[in-house]
Amino acid sequence: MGTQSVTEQGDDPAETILARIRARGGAATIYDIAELAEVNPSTVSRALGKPGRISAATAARVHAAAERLDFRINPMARALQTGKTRMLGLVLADITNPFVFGIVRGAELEAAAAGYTLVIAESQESGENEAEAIERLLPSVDGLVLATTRLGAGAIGRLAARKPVVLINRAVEGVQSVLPDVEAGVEALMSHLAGLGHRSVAYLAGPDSSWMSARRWSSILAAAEQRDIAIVEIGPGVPTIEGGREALRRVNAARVSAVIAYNDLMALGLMQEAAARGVVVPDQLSVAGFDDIFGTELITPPLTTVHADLITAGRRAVQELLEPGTAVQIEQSDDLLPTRLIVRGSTGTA
Amino acid sequence: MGTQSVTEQGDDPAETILARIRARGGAATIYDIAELAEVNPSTVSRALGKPGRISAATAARVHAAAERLDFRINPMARALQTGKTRMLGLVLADITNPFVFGIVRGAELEAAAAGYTLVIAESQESGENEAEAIERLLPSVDGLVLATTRLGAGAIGRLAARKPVVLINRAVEGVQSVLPDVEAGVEALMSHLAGLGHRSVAYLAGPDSSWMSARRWSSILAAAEQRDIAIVEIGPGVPTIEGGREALRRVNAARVSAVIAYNDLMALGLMQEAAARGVVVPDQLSVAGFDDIFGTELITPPLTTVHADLITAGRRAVQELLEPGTAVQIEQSDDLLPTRLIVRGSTGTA
DNA sequence: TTGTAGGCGTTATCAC
DNA sequence: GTGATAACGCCTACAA
Repeated sequence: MGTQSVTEQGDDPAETILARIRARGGAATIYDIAELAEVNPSTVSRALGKPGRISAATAARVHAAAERLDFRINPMARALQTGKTRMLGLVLADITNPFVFGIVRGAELEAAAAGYTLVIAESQESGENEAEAIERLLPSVDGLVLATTRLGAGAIGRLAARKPVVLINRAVEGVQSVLPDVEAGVEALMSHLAGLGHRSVAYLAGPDSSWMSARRWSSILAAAEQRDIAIVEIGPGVPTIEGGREALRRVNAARVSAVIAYNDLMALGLMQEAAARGVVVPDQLSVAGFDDIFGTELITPPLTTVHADLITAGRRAVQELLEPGTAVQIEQSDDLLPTRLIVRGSTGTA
Repeated sequence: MGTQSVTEQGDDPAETILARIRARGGAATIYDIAELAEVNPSTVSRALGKPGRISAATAARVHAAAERLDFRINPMARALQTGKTRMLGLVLADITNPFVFGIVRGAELEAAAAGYTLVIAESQESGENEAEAIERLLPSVDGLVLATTRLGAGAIGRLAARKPVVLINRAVEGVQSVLPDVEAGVEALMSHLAGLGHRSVAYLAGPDSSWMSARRWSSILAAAEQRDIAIVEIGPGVPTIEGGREALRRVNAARVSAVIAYNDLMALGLMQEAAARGVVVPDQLSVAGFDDIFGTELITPPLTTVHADLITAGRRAVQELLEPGTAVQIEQSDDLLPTRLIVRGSTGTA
């Protein structure tokens, strides 16, 4: 009878279950699937979770039922049991700095590919905000990428003891990090400048709390010594366009023929202010930066800069979080991210 | 005795519990607190969760114990029970487009202020990727902000039926959205151009799937008609610098004295290509864009554009998600985000 | 290969 | 005002 009356309502067990799911206003669970596939919930969990651990026939039934009920696993329930949230945190000092775009994209790409979700927090360049943001998302993530962190080495170390941490553009003893090959980039830049006849150069430093600014400075200092070029450090300064603009006066006062800014944003600001004050770049002053961000090709003359592959940096950081051993420990100089000099119009003969 | 021997070890109950927590390699739970404060776990939950519902003395003991054990609530456990994850999703077409910076910052700011965590996904301008990304993070979030979505109205509607959704720069019947006041911006821009004597203008369109591109075009068309200015639409084009560069030839062929690009990125590309081909902006061609992104002041001449307050857009979208009623329904023309014309050097007399 | 049972950390619903 | 107890949805020994 039942098989004959095709018009009969409510006979489809799947429909019955779906109705119940809708009624409780939620999503399908493994219990619903178990009921429809006529197996135990634990069997469903296994069929969905591990490949070969279940008979092909049962697995097929389970998958069909899951499909039918439009099942999505509840990440919270899974996380509660396993302790793994499949989420990764990315902490940035300043989201509006074009420098971070590449990092975000690379990290998101790699995270998504591995089935992880990326959560983002911004510290607005404040160490306090950063600590707060980290505390806030620490319980929800399996690991953390700190790009341009303003935290001290101690705080970073303690953090790394709690959860996997990977640093970008920062090295701390015992903590994984993704670093560009600063040496190589600086070498290329300095010989470029030397080749143009510059004998007196200034380095426009970033914030005091920036590890990378110090790193670049020490590298530049060494390269200058080696070439017998006069070098001065100016700063510290805010790592923004505004920071660059404000520094022009001191750069001029230093009477150098070329200036290397901590980052492209500062270099850009420097050039804008130079243009505003009638200082011709590169005729009267050569300017170079770091990172090769968006905008370096827009300005006139376009900016000479040391390119860093930020997308790869983001990818690597996430890879390292997911399977430790891929990235690089402090000062293990191979495996640094390649860096290359992009010569554009902002540098010229002295 | 016990009270006398101050040197006695392991007598501090807090220490004992802390040791046990460390031993199991996890974090403190409300059970640990309950034990230390000598109350029931449910009391701990209440003391921590709701304000007045507990006696002051008990609450104090609980808080002290929580502090002592460095307790952080487990968001997964809470979410499992409440169904609320306190996470919000932000889906973007292209993270590297400076257009999104403001949105991300605004959204993150507002989310953090409300104790929410922001998770980010990028679709790389592909509707398929976008759908996939949304499926991936839907179970983990309480709501979704879609900025520059490439999804169809149907898909968006179905999505909004499952979870709270707020759109930025896109309107769909029955779905909340945050929209700029396109009319006002276009009016200002067109009268600016008319005042400069332009009688023939081109609109360089964005992608076909971009709602906002169509919106801007219809607004421009109306404003041009009203002023008896000749207007042509060129496109569709890719909404990037490259897309702008590629369009120059068609813009020239149209013999217009001014071009309005769908967004600043395309305007920037147009100008770069113009410079490369010896077309002088604004003498031979006036160029204007939309959004006022990073970089518009860098290029020479700086770009005239219709500024949109993207940070506020991001904030509003999140506010609306958190407490519906704040933002604006389709075509409810008040409550649009104010927009204003920024006149710079890329527009001049015809 | 599959079922049973217990637990992950929290909140909610009852009692008292 | 506080305590006991049962979910929330999933995973995982252990047993069968």
